[in-house]
Amino acid sequence: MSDLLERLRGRGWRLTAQRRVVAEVLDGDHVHYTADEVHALASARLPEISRATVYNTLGELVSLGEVLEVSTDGRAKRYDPNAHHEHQHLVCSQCGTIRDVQLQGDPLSALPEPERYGFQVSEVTVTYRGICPTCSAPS
Amino acid sequence: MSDLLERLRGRGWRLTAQRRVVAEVLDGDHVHYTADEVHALASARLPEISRATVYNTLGELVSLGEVLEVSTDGRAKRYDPNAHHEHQHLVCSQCGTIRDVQLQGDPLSALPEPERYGFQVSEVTVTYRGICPTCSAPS
DNA sequence: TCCTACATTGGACAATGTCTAAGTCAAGAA
DNA sequence: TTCTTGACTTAGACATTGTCCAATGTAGGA
Repeated sequence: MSDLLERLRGRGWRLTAQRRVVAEVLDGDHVHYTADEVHALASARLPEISRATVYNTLGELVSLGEVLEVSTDGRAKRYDPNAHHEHQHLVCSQCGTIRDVQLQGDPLSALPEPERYGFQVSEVTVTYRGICPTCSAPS
Repeated sequence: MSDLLERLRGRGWRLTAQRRVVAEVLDGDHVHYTADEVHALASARLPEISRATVYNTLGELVSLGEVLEVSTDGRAKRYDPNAHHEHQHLVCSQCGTIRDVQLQGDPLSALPEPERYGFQVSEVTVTYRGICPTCSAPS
């Protein structure tokens, strides 16, 4: 993740304690926190950090292409640091757990020409839903 | 759409002017209104209809499986009356227009077993994004 | 026609996100 | 090192979308 910070500094990003903490919170695999969760986790390390800064920083990371915004449920957006490997998402309908998944083939090829209505299609999002092993385990 | 109302009445739905108007607003192809848009359109025919009733009615239609909830942008949910034909969505990144599209093949088959993390996968949502003919037309 | 359980209403409240004005600070300049 | 300045952060007001509740109204069966 320090790679990320160095890279952004090279792009003119001013390196502040707040941004460092937000970047640290977003480090890891299968990480998909809401802005509120990021704020809570960041506050644990830097109590004065404000909600506005978390929103600003997340927005910048998204604009810079370093973090993806994911809307799986129409509630709060989630932030996914796995921005450099093409992937889709698998969501547990019960507990909301999200896994990053790699598909076979290009989902774009499933959309026939006559179904494109003249659009220049450039992006596909696929979301799988089901019950995760923990939620389907006998209580 | 009166089919729909009759069907629901058979299921014990009380038929009120408000519900009739909401159902009428949702009649048509490629219809994907937000709750607010439904409220505005319904108000044009029945000025006293309240926001709460629109939300209630939409929620009931979704529970009854007669309308689908679509979250394409992390903003307001949209309501899709095309609930009886399997389909996915194609969204204009610029103006937000949405088309219903039919895919070739089952998108579930693109998710390999090892990528399922032990989930019982039961549902797939695919959203294509691009520029619609109107938005890509020379100004 | 009358009853009553279900539906509707308006407004308060909640969750999520955006904006602004004032204060603070990172990092280049001297 | 210290200074300077424009970018960053902050608190809190505000906006949007959605939910809840108590009071009132009404569809449809008796």
